[in-house]
Amino acid sequence: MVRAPCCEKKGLKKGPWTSEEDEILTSYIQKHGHSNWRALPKDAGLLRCGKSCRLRWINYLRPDIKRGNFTNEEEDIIIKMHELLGNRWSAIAAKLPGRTDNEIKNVWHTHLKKRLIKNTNNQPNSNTKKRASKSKIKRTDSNSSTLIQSQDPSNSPNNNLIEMETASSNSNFSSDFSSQGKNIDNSVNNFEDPEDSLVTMLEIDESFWSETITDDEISSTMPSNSMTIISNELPNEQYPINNSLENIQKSFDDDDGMDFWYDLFIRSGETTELPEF
DNA sequence: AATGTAAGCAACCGCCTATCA
DNA sequence: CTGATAGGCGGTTGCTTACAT
Repeated sequence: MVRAPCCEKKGLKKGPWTSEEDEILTSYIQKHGHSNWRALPKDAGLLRCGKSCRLRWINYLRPDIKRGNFTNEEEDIIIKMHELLGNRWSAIAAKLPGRTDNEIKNVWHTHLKKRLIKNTNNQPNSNTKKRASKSKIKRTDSNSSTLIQSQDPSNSPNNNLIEMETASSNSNFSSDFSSQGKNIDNSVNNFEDPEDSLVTMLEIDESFWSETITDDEISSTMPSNSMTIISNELPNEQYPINNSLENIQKSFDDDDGMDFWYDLFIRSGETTELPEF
């Protein structure tokens, strides 16, 4: 199948958007919506391709875009979610209202990856529990690019365990779950001192999600209080499982399943290592 | 002050998937 | 069922800015 190029028509503009273009796009979408991105630029009188318009709107012009630097809590959520989901930026962005996948991707590559690398470098043994530094990498870190190339954690499938500091137990993650109608009570999140808490994160490869796992294996892996959380707090009709371990396993292969799994660990407050199946 | 280099980020590219005729 | 199309996504690029020398 030959894909029709959308941006090769002569006269279509590329590169940075001007304030005039922004204004045209914004006012058009406010009036007519964006049901058809490809037709939108023509209708709006913009010399841009539909993709470019869509990207500009989603990443910059949307009214619910959150501006400014990422908070420590947001950065921690990104790191945790990346541990679970990998480079699924849109899925991570779904946990951070007002942030875009592009923005998160940029933050990851410019700040967080280095932060993890620095933390990892401070660990003589990657399996040994050690507190991560909270300090941000400064631009003066002239060795950072070299480190990224040689020790990129996203390319290191054998990193069994990465630990990091959480800034607060009341993360946006929890509030986002609440906003999705999943009836999460933040008080359940029984982290210790917010300034001194550790959360063990798990690197899980694709085989983990796809392999057949017995109920006993799942049980032994889950936080000890997880079934209490499941049975007492999650309305079945609002969640992809029915309090059944078998159904939990079935849900692993979709985002809700991973959401569930991640949420379980976060809210259990436990430091738990994932056994090998 | 001038120049080189690295960091940050907006935008583009191309692939994948869902949808529809 | 098949092919065309549009939207979505992750990877990458390249420009701008900040900082170091």
